[in-house]
Amino acid sequence: MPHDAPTPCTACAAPDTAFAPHDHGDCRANVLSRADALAKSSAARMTPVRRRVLEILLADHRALGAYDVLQHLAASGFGNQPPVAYRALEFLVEQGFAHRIDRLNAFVACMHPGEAHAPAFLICRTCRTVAEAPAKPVRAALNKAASQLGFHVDSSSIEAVGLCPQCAQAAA
Amino acid sequence: MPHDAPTPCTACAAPDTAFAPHDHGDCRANVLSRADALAKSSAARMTPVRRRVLEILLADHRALGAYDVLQHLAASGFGNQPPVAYRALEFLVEQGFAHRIDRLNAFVACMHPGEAHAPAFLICRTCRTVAEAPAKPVRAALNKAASQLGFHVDSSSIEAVGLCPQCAQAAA
DNA sequence: TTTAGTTTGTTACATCATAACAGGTCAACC
DNA sequence: GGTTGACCTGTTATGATGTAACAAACTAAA
Repeated sequence: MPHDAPTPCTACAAPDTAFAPHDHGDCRANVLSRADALAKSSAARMTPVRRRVLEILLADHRALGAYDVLQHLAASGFGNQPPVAYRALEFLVEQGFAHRIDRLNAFVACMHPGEAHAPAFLICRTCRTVAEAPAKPVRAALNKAASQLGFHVDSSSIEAVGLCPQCAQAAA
Repeated sequence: MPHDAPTPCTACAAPDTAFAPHDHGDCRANVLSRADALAKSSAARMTPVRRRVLEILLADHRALGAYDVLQHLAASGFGNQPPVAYRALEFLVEQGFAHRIDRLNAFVACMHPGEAHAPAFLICRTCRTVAEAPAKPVRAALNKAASQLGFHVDSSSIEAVGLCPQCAQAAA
């Protein structure tokens, strides 16, 4: 479980996260091909629009609004009405190839497709980079707090805004 | 620190949370008067619109969208354009008298005004009641996970959707 | 009582999201 | 091979959420 250990993610070219300098071309290609493989092995159909949306999200480690995605899609010759983007995004989220960031009303490519995880999101307020952080202990604490009130958690969003290492250094 | 101990909140008529049966008239009056007092002691001006919005939110332990609030406001003789509601809500959030629930694009009255806290929110998917849960250990875990990636957290949203005790029992 | 800051109301618009339907594509089955 | 049913894409139209900008009213302080 790469997300719950301090070891580098075995499947991703990046040493650990969006914040670490890395060859992003590799990173993108790697995630894309894993998503392709996963879609193939399940019944999910990775159609041209959907794949293109994933590519668009993978351009960098930032979250994009549905309308940003739509603009890129239209530029690639696909339909330019909102449902086109929303449906592709919905598919990617369902398949675990992308995540929705509630705080930003935006979407980010998942860096760990196929690894059944529910990460916390770290959103840099300066460069807007979004990273996924291991959230197992966080969720454990949340579930405990909830159960003390008799509440059963089905799903939870954990999103932090702050400064990434690069921007913190730049600010200092 | 009532939010971080299992003891009942000393300042609220409710034994512990939105989920526990309680005299909601007392609960509402109590919170409202505490907010009044806090506003008086700071420079914050609890104007009629703002106070009315807080009353509207305190109607029950549910989150209301800005446009829902606006409808109630208009019915009370205040302006019925969106900025009226949004500005009052912004004020209440700034003062710590209300919280925004990102997941719902909605607002809920704070049950613990003046108690400097950053709770986790527990949202019942059936009755839509929202409760505040102590989040100190949750935030500690989140900050730890973030700092392992070199990320500094400024603020975070922790929101869980699930079943409250009453609805869980009703479902069984 | 002037004055400067704040608050409210309004218009107009920006942004985010979905319902509903028509037409196209794909795969499975006879 | 053609038919069928499921799914996917594109479109129109509309709904839901949120904000910029300015004018008028109010408040507090000099």
